[in-house]
Amino acid sequence: MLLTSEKLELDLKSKLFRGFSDTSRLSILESLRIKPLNVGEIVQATGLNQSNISNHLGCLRDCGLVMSEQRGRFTYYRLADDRIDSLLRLAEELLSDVAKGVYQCTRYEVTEGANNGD
Amino acid sequence: MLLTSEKLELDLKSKLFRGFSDTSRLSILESLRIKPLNVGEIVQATGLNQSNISNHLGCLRDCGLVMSEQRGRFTYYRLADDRIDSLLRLAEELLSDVAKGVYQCTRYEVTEGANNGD
DNA sequence: TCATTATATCATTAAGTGGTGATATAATGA
DNA sequence: TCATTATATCACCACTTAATGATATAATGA
Repeated sequence: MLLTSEKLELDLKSKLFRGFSDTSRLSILESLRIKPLNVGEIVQATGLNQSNISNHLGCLRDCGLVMSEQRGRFTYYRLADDRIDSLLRLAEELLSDVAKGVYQCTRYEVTEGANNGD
Repeated sequence: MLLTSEKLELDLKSKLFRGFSDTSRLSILESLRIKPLNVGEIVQATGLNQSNISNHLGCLRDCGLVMSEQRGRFTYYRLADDRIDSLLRLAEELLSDVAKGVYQCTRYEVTEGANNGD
């Protein structure tokens, strides 16, 4: 059983991770690892459509993973904290070891064709 | 636009994070940070029901986040890698700063009553 | 073998969630 | 003001997913 404060932490943590748990949001975050981009640039970088990206950006911003800054007609987004990059990096390291296991996880199917050659 | 290999990485990464993105799975992982537990012990630690936990454990194991070991009639689960603990720790640090933002994210509502005192 | 205990699996249901198109808002310049 | 550009919001639909109860499997001991 969990204390209230622990439950609240769990909720926060799961929300945080949910920001990373979708390929679209993840590709947005990845595109922002290099440098801040405006929405149009994110569209180009990810190939997702504008409406979709705006929706995801809204979530990512609400969840504290990105910050936005208005410059004229453009809204520039950047990662809100260096530790977001660290989290992604750590995940990559971890994946390099357990990739097979995750790859074989059939419980949550990959949405798009993953070109899984086998 | 993304190369095939980058898309595959995205898929893997999002799957990995999805393991952390649900409060039930997260509470299972949390309970295993201390020491390996069998299913019954996880039931007690989390307050979730057995079937639910088994389902989540199946996913967590498939995704490489936990490993299981049979001991007699009991199946013991443990975190599959120290970096899983690191990821959780890093998330906690990050949250201590951006908690307000995540907390205010209304896009994905907290499933259970979070006893949010305010 | 049978009963019991521990865990896994399955089907169902209800709710969550992502993608999309249409539309709204907001900034800029003519 | 009007047109244009950049971004946000909204509603809808299809799909995903978590929780549950019932049941299956597997291990143990009587």
